[in-house]
Amino acid sequence: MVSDGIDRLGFLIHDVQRLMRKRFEARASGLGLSSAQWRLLVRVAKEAGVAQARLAELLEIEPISVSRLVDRMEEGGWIERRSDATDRRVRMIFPTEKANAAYADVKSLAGEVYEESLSGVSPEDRRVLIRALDVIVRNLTDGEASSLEKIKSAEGAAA
Amino acid sequence: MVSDGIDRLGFLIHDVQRLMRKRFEARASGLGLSSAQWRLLVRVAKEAGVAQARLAELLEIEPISVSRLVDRMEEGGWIERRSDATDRRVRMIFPTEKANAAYADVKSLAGEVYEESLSGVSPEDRRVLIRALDVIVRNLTDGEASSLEKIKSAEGAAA
DNA sequence: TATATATAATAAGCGTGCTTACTATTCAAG
DNA sequence: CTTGAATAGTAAGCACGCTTATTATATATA
Repeated sequence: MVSDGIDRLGFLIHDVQRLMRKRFEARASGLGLSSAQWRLLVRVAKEAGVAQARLAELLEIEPISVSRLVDRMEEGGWIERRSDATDRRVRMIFPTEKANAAYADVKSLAGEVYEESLSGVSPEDRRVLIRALDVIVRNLTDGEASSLEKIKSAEGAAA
Repeated sequence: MVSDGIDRLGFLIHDVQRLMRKRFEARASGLGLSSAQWRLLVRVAKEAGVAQARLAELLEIEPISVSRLVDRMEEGGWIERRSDATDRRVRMIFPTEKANAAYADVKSLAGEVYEESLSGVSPEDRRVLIRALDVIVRNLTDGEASSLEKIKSAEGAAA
């Protein structure tokens, strides 16, 4: 077990996440978009008018985190809050023109970062990597515990 | 390319890191050790008396981040700062008895989280996963740029 | 209708990372 | 010895996640 380097899994994942975020933000810094803001923007671009509570579900972060992220993105001119006429508790989130204009650029920029990251990794190994990461997300997502036994609840996961 | 799910790599890594940290911290919450503190403690346990600047190098975070992490860990009774007699700028970091006592426990706890994460992933796929993550770290670590071409500088990386 | 519960968003405050700027100390050069 | 550069650590303030608590609004029930 240990000789596989599994005992370094947490450290490795942590490092990869940090390095990829850093690289992405270095590239996107000219735009003023952080990676967290980019993740939110992807959702808003796909579903204009989405409520903050729904964004919290989609991004799997807490509503308060969405609230403050949206604050900064509104200041940055990336998104716009509008009230829902039928439920005044709700704030609907819309991308601005600026966001729509930047979308394709940032998407290809993200693709570049992925390609740089995976330089030297074969297509087969890439597939294994993605599949393994998907499994880990499923293993850790559902009902908290999960133990070491069967984890059958692999329903909606493929984005 | 896109059909491989490579375009989801950043989101996947982000999710995995977040979920693993969350799971670890839920388990270790009784001890009062966060995952960042755990990472630092591993280094200090291996090299008692290490300077903060060296820890910043090892953990690949900024010295100021080490400073405040050490603040909280000192408050928590995990480590101890001592002055270096030969260089009064340096603070040497030592694990406390409490830290030494908890070390083995938290290590096996981390192992449990890794096993839960990898449930359903074959030994071969685990090896591929670890190897791919190692490559990504190397690709993103050295001299910033790296472009899409050759990345030959794969020197010291295996911990 | 009146009250109780649930939901959407936010406020306050903390942990962990960052950048920029500062102090204290060491070391190299003159 | 004195000046100046380099190094170790910290301070202040920001981004993005969290928990806990609060406000406003909707909805269900007595």
